[in-house]
Amino acid sequence: MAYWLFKSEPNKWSWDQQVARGEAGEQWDGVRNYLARNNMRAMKIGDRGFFYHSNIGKEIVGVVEVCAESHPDSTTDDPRWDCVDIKAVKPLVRPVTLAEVKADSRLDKMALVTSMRLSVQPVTDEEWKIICALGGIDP
DNA sequence: GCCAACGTTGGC
DNA sequence: GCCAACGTTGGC
Repeated sequence: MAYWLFKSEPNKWSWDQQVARGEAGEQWDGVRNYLARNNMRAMKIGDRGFFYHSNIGKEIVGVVEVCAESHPDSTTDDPRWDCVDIKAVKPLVRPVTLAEVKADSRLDKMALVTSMRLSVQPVTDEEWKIICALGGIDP
C-alpha cells in the first residue's frame, strides 16, 4: 500500500465537505498537472492519503482512502486529465501544520516542503508514521 | 494583496 | 525542439 497527500484550498473543497460525502467519496477533479496526474494514475484502491488545507490553515487535517482508481476527469473534455475518487477515513486528533513539518528535520525531504506547489504528492512510509504520530492517530 | 516559483503554452 | 511569455499556485 502506498501513501499520498492531497492538497485543497478549504474555501473550494474542505475536509468537512469531504467528510459529508461519506462512503460515496468524491472525485479528485480539476488537477491539470502531469506529475500530479501521474501520481493519481499510480494509486490503487485502498491506498491512503493525507488531506491538506492550503492557504487557509496550512495543515494536514485528515486521512482519506482511494475508493476508485484513475478514470477520466468529468470536469473536462480533455482526455489527458484523469482523477481518482477518495473518501474520508478519519480526522487527525491534532492537525499537523506546515510549520511543524518544516521544523521537523525528519520531514525535510517531504514533497510538501520540497515540491511546495505539487497538488498530489507521494508520501513515504516513514513520513506517514511520523505525521500520524504528530497528529495523534494510529498509522 | 503581493510576489516568487514553476508548470504550461505557443511562436519560431 | 527551444525558450520566452503567461497563468496559476500558495506562502507570507
